[in-house]
Formats: sequence, C-alpha cells, structure tokens
Amino acid sequence: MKFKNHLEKFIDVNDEQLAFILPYFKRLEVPKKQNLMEAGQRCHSHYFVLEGCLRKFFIDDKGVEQTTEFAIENWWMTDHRAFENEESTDFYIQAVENSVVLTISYSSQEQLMVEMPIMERYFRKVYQRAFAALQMKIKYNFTYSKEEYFHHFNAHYPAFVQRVPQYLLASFLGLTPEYLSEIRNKKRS
Amino acid sequence: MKFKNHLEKFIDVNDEQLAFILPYFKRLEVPKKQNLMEAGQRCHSHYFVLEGCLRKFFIDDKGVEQTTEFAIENWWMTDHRAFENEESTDFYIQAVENSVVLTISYSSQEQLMVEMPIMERYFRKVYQRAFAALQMKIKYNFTYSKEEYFHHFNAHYPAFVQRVPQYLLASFLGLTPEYLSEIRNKKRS
DNA sequence: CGCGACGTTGATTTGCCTCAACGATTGTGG
DNA sequence: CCACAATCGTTGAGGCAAATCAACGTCGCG
Repeated sequence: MKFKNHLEKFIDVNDEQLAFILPYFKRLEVPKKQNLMEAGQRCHSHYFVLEGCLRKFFIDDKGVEQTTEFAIENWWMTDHRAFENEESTDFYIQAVENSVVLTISYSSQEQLMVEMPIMERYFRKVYQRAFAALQMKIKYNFTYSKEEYFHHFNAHYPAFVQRVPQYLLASFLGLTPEYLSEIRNKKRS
Repeated sequence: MKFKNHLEKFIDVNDEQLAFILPYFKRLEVPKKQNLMEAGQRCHSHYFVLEGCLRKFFIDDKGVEQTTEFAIENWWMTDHRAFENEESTDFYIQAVENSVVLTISYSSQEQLMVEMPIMERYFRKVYQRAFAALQMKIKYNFTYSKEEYFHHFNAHYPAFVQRVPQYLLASFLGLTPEYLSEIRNKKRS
C-alpha cells in the first residue's frame, strides 16, 4: 500500500500500527479542476497526495491567480498558518489532475501524534524536511534571476515541467506566461 | 531560566527533565561580527539565540553578501539542508550584536529526541511553526512589490527595523540599500 | 465546426538595479 | 581630544529585467 511505503521512508511501522493509524484519515477522489479548499472558508484539512497533483493559489488584488505551491505524489499540502490556528484561509487548493488524496483534520492529526509517538516522529521529520526545502527555495530567489530560476527548475524537475500547463508553471515560478514563453524560445540562439 | 520559559511555550517540562535536557546543549558567547558558521565548512550545529541577534548570509557570484535570515531571542538558526545531511554549507552565520547562544549537534539533537519524546514534540512544533512562517513569507513575495513589502515589514516589526543596520535589512528584504533609502525618504510626498 | 483555453510574439512601460559621488557618523590611533 | 579613515546612508543619472497590453495562431473539446 502506497501510504505505508511512504511512512516507512521516515519511520518503522508494522501492520498493527498501520491499522490504528489509517482510520484517522479519509480517502478522497478529486476530479481535475475541482477545489478542495476555498478562500474565505475555515481550513479544516491537511491533504496528502496519493495520486495526481494539487496546486495552491490565491487571488491577488488585480484578480490574478498566483500559484504558490504544487503537491504531487507523497507530498502534504495545506495553508499551514490557517490550519494550525484553525482560522479561515485566503488560499484555494485545486486538483490539477484527477487525484486521490488522504485528508486529516487538525484535531485528528494532533490526537494521532499524542496517541502514536511514531507519528509525532513522522510529522517532525516531514516538517523538518519541508522547512529545509523552503529555505532552499528562498535562497534561490536571492541567487537566480527569473530566467536562471526557470532553467534551474527545468534541469532539476524536467518531468514536472512537462506535467503541468505552462501558465501554471509560470505563476509558480513568479513570472508571467509571456515572459516564460520568451525564455523558452530564446534557447535557440 | 530563559530556555525553560521558551520550552514551556511548547511542552510541559519539569526540573528533572530539564536537568536531563540541558547537557545536550553548549552555551556560547559570540561577540558582534564574529562568525559561528562559515561557507565551505561542515555544518555541525543548530543555534538557539538566548540573547542578541544572528544573521545568515551567503556570498553571491558578484561577491555581494545576501542576508537570507535573521534570528533574535528564542529563534533557532542553521543551514538546515546542510545540517540534516551533515554536509558542508554555503552560508555564513554571524552575530549582528554581542550574543549568547545554545548550540546542539545533529547527532545530539537526534539522540535527545529519541530519549525524550517531549523533545520530539517540541521540535515538531518548532519546525511546524517555522514552516508556516516561511510559507507566509513566500506568499508575501507574490503579494507585495519590494516597496510594499518594506512597508508591511516596517509596520509589523518596527522594533526590529530599528535594531539592525539598514544595509542588512535591505539585503534581507531583497533590495539594494540605495533603493531602500529611496523608499524610506519617499514617504514625505 | 466553433468557441474558449492556451501559447506566442512584439511594442511599450516600469520597478528596481548599477554605478558614481558625496555627506554623515563612528571609532580608532596618535 | 582631535584628525583621519572606514563604515553607513543618501542622491541622482542611466540602464536592464521583467511586466503590461494587445493581437494573433492553434489546439482540444463540446
């Protein structure tokens, strides 16, 4: 089972423990373009992607969707600020492809960690890794121009670049679709 | 004791537990301008600021110092990518003021979490909070122009803006000292 | 087949950087 | 306690990366 394989990358877990853990989660199938979370609502859930791809975006004051994050298989996603404070969010989470996710509520996640120390350990490692990844991303903002950032990203995650539409990728990289197009076609020179 | 007060914001800890925890850490006094970590070295330590202020920076390909992060009282700091993989870092960590810090090595931190589940919980919460904060920061990058970002930051952390020299603040905010100066003096119009 | 979503191209504009020069302030040695 | 240098902040001229705006081509889908 996929989720067990994922957990085992971080902790040792036997079938008995797994049977205890699973009921805390709910499995959800989300068709492409459907929203899992919407701005203005309470942020109830933390989502884990089993299959497919999600994106998180907000709508800026000019009415443009700004995609700040993608999640593919084996990644967690939510608006963490809102999730942890159980407040309302400014983000949308939307399926980029037909997807299958696990969801867990804040209180369930907290309770699970209390009852199962290995899950406390699991989430500690997940957050630690995610934090380190975000720090890297912030460093890239200082290091690269937008053009360089695209080339870097394209070199590291070529499969992902193929996988999502270009205008979403552009938004995620913090540039306009027009400029991304220009960059890509510049290569020929 | 300061560190105990800090821990108690996240977990319940009695004196006996504290006595067990403390030996894992080393106390260090760092005079202003001194480096705790240097690019090219192995990243051995995670630093917790008891007093004073640290900054983390790297040197870009033009030779300019880019400050990516500050840490004041009750914040942790290290190059997490390098720390977790016990690799060499590209960052410097330098005292902005005369400072007092606690340090812990990667292996000690891991061992502490194994031996004391409450510390696993503590670090889980710390990473979780830090991760949420970084996600906010990334959202700001999409939301604000550099000028707006400065005003936002200045409105939220006026004391901190006073506390550090302007050219470090400029670097941290991702703009040049010249442009920050221009922004600040524009207000009069 | 026609419409809407997506990608491209080019002209123009702008936010912010670069470079250079100049005050102000600080600290340091004589 | 004063000169002198170094560090830091300011100002302005000029330039560039990337955005904006508008128009058009293309493809997939109902």
